[in-house]
Amino acid sequence: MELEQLRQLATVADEGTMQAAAMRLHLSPSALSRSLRRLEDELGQQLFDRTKNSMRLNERGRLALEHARAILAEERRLRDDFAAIAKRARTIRVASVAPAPAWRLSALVLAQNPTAIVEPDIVSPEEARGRLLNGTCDLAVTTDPIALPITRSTALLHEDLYANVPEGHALRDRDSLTFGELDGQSFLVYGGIGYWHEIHERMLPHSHFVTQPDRIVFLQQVRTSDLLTFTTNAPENTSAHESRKAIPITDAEAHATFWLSMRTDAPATIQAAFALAEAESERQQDG
Amino acid sequence: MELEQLRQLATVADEGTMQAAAMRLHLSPSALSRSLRRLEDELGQQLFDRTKNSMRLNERGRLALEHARAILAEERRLRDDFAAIAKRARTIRVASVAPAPAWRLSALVLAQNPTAIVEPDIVSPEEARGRLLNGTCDLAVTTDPIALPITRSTALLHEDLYANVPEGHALRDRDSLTFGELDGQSFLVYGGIGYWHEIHERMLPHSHFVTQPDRIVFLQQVRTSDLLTFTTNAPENTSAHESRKAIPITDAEAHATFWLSMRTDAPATIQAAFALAEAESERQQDG
DNA sequence: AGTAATTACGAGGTACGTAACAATC
DNA sequence: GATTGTTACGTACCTCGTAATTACT
Repeated sequence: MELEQLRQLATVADEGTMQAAAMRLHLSPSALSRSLRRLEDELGQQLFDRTKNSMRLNERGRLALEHARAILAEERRLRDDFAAIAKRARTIRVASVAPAPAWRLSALVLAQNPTAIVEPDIVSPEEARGRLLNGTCDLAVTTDPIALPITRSTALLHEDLYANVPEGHALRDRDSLTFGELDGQSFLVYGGIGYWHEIHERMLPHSHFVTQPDRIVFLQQVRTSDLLTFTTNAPENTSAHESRKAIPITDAEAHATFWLSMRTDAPATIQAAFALAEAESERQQDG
Repeated sequence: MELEQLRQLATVADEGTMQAAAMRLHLSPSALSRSLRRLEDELGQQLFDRTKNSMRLNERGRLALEHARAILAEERRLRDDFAAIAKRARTIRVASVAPAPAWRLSALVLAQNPTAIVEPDIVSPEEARGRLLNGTCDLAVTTDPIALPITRSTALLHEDLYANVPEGHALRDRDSLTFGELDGQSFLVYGGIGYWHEIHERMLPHSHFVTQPDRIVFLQQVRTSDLLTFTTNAPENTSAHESRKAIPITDAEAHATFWLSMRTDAPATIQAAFALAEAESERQQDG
């Protein structure tokens, strides 16, 4: 008895006719007919009532079908479990306080292994640290190294915040700005920026923020809106636009170094990803 | 994925080593090794931690094994169900008021189909009739025909009761006997005689009966005991013994005709068995 | 040395598709 | 006449066993 035969039984039961079942199974009717007959021979019982050009499940066929469905359902669970394991093995779960360093990490990993999946989650620093320690993420990105006996950290990305000023705006011809000068202005901001959101709230207490949670929609709005926005020097950040001018913000709070951290007992794939970031960081320092 | 591969997985898990498993599976180690590797390839995951000359299930292997066992258990249930169905199809359940007619029927059926199984049950006439009507038996044997629209009956066997007298017994030289003459004597009787038990009780109210429920033991006891016993002219009755003399009993109650009855809606195999008895009965009448 | 797992290679078996057939709607 | 299920036949593929290889105990 073979799983394929049970699948054929179930398919014939579903389709009602052998030709339709053969079609769905990518099989010739003759092959399907013989295969089902082999199953009947092995069980010692007819499973179908046949006329010369039709067939229908009989009592015993329905009993066999019941068992077959149970077996196939269990097989499906087995396959699903292993599909999930395979996906999990290719997935690097990243808890990051900001999106740009996750994008950077994703770029580094994908360049070396295009089948990998980087799954970022923008969270608070405490949450990032917590997830790394309790194993619900593989790598954490925070604004400070996580210095513990069971962790290692490396600098991943230096990000500088710019005010993104539209044409005709009063601040358009400035070469630099401070949060103090920007406070009170209205801003269009992308929602999933984590750490930077805290900075905005703290440094621009009198400003109003129009928040767009969808990155794609946000980028479209940047083109048409005449509100101030923010952008950064992160290479994956595409919010720059020719109609806008990016003016550096000079406050210390407008600059952040994001650190990548992993557990020293991480599996090889995670260690490899961390090593990529580490090597890149060293290359940056040398250059 | 094939059921055989899951069976191999389970066997390797049970045996611990591949060579032992291959032995049990009647397979060469090389074939088993390749087959399991194919399974691993299909699932995209190693199921075993291997060194060059050893292997052991790993975490994922144990998960797969769990599913495999569930699948194989369900397959076992499927096979068991169909084995039971196959056995049932070859089985003729007979509810008979006496053993000899069941033996006769069994002989008739087996002569024509050696794979058949006749499953006799000695019951009361009411029970035999009831079972035939409610479908818990296929054929009924009673001392009278069951004359209903949905039944047919045929004579199966005429049985005559004999007193089986040991050497040296006072009645040894008689040519015939009556129940009246036998009443008060002690008898060794076989337990599973159904109808005849009623006759004994009724016709020999003052006799004592030593009852042996096991047929084999009874036949051995007949040889050594000097108690009176009964025997009949049924051809399958082997309780005759050279040291004993079978003396016919002349009362009408010592003669019985057993009738075989079936339902007219019985399946073909049952109809065939009934027809055998019917043909035999007609042959007896002609001869 | 002995055992256990794995690869190379040739051979046998098995299930496939094509084609022809039979019978029903 | 179109559709459905079943056999006949030749072929391609696939898995097996034997034998050789490697490494561990």
